[in-house]
Amino acid sequence: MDAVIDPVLLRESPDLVKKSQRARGSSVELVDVALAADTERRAAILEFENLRAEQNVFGKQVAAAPKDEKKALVAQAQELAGRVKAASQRATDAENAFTETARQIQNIVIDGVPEGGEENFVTLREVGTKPVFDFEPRDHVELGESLKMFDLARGAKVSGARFYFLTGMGARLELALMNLALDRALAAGFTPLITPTLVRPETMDGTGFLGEHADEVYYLPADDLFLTGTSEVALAGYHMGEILELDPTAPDAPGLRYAGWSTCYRREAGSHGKDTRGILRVHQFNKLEMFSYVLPENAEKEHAALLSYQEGMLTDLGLTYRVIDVAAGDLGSSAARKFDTEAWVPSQQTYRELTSTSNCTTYQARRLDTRYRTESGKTAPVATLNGTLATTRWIVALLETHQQADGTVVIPEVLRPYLGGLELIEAP
RNA sequence: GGAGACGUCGCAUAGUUCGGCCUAGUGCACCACCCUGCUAAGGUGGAGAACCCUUUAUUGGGUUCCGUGGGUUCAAAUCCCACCGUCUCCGCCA
Repeated sequence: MDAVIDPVLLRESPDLVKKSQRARGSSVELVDVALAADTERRAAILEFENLRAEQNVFGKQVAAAPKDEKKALVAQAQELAGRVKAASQRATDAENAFTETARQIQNIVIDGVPEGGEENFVTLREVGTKPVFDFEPRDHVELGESLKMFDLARGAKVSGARFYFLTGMGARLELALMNLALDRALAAGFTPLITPTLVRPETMDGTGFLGEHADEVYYLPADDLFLTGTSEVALAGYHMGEILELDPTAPDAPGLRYAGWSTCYRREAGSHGKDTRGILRVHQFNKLEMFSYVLPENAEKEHAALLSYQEGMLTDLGLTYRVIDVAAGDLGSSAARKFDTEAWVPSQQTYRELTSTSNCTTYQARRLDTRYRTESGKTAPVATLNGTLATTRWIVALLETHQQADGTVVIPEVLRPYLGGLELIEAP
């Protein structure tokens, strides 16, 4: 019913699906298993439907029959009903078996995505020059604590490891960053949404976040609700089960664009001992997320647009970064292509991820049953895309990049209007 | 937290008492055509979603869908159960 890859594509072009699975390093045999399950499912459905048609006709005869004949007819109908029930059960089972298998097949990777795993990404470009300091640069923790921008010790006291308080200029900088991002999203035609961060299991599962990353998710058993790790969950669920009004005759139409602001919660279950210092990897942070619903043929164009908004932010904030084309094996099951931007972090002498943008083509929408009407009036799944426009983590790169010998930090010009014109962060 | 009412194929409604004539009727909106020298009104027809079979086809046929999922029955929009949601009243907290 709600299989995630296109069942017609699976049936008609199994080789394409296999090629994609191979590029990801995922199971190729799964495709054949799904094909067999599909054949079985269709046979079972056909059998059931034929029997049901027979039963429907028979039922009318029973209803219309004179009283004295009714008894004999009912006896016959009982026997038929038994067979219908069994066939119905077989059809349901076959349907479920197919869905379960088909759901394991991941989205078809777009041509050009590098094959292989996490380390096989391709760097598309490096932008900006890595800052050179004529003094010993401090890391973001030293800077943040001396400038009283965050309080890690008290965060741990109150909530535990990987929690923190943003304080003073830290709190203000975060709000400024989010507002800058929001203004840019507005200018690009995104509708701002402040989303729920607690969602029902159906929503969590429907958006695919209970799959491979289930142990990353906070769960509240008393209320059977999940805390979302990104507003993407709510943004994707927003139009669940709807037929959207996207005009297929206006190919340049931008589609529906939403900018979701929310706090994000992550268990970081698999990352013990990793990035334990500072606010780089935390259980709770804020994020402004872009989310687009577009015609499938416009998806790649939209993907490029989302990336350009991200790069616009990074450039204007004076950050040095690179853009990578994430390899097939590191995509996540919904994405057909993913670009990450990574900012240069001087204290680590390495690039760290600041944004990510995924083109989920029609994969996520098929699961969420979000559709549009084609020119012929038929319904078809839309394409969905998402991308980060700002997060708390950006503060790390901002502080380290714009620090000065005296321990102060220069505020990038684009942020100043959001900070009452302030140009410099100094210790209070 | 307590009590109650409700959920019908875009919207609004009929149908649920007493299961079979529901192939879910009607109005509005929508589309095509007709008529009226514009507009409004009127007339005729069309028109929901998913899946399966068939087809060169957007062809023809079938099955399912009355919030969701189960159950009873030869037969369920209609009876039973659970869940989800909406609304009203009371209580409690902001």
